[in-house]
Amino acid sequence: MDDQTRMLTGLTGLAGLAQADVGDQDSVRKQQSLGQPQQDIGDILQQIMAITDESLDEAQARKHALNCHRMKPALFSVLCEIKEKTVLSIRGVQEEDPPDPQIMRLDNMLLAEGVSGPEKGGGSAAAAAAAAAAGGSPTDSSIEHSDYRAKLAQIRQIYHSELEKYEQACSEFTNHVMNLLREQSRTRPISPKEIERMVAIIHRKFSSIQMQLKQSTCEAVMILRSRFLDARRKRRNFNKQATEVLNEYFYSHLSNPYPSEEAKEELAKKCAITVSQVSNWFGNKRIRYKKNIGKFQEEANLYAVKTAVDAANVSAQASQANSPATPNSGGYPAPCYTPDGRL
DNA sequence: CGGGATGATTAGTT
DNA sequence: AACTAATCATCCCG
Repeated sequence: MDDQTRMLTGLTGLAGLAQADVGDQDSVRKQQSLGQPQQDIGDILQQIMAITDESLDEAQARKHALNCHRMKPALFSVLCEIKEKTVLSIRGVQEEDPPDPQIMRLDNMLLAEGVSGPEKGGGSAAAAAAAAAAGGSPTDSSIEHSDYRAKLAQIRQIYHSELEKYEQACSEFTNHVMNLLREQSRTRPISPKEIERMVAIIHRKFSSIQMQLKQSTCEAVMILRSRFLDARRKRRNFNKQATEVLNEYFYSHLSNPYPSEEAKEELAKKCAITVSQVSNWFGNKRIRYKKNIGKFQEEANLYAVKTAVDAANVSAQASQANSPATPNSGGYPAPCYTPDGRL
């Protein structure tokens, strides 16, 4: 505010100077008669120095007098016109305001993440969808999920309060500048159009600040996401029954442990996991089995027995050549199956 | 707590 | 697109 008043008094002072030049016949005559450039400069300097000694009341009086001058409106409009033609025409060229693709991307992400969207529902729904996509079973994810939601809500709250602060600051500043320009338009050629443009410039500046806020919010959300929703970080072992089903399939197809797409789907359904989890499991199992067959020997025997028993139970009548464990002519060595191993 | 087990991810291959 | 091999990050048991 100090700047503003200082600026205004300074300007009105200059206005007063101008008026003094026009109105004071004595000084005009003095300048004409002396004709010395040095005298002129000295005179002007004298007047400038005098401005600082003027009281505010004097200055206001001069300002008022200037405003009431009959030539003022005409002069003002002419000056505005000239200014429009020169300075503003250059600035006017870069007036286009294309929707920044980056800010659009950020907006979309914040919306998708539930940070900038409607209050509660969107966020949790998105998070739940993400959790489900990550493959977590719906029961065990709830605890960490609530933690995640709390953190997300925190980010969201910070985001909104910051945004509000920015918006308030922006409108406050805009108002301030508009008032200032309106005030100055009494003494300087400032057209409403120029004020409008100035407002646009301010908004652009503030939106770039907003973009920074959005960017950092996005970053925070991404970190939170990777911290909480990265499936690796909340890995749960499959339950015993699921592992059993998978192992059963694996060891009964040891010669070719590559389940078809349908088989994977079937296994996934049986184990209450996703198809890609089945694929992961088989990938891991194959490589780990191959790497250290000895270590898996016991397990292999166990499941070989199990499947053998199952096969015997299921096809009791046509049992001889139909055991699934028998076709073993491929990549993986057969388990060292010992029929007498503890049953 | 340390280390093996294990589910997920990733780079590279076929 | 599916697979291998290596690796990561976590689980979990002694």
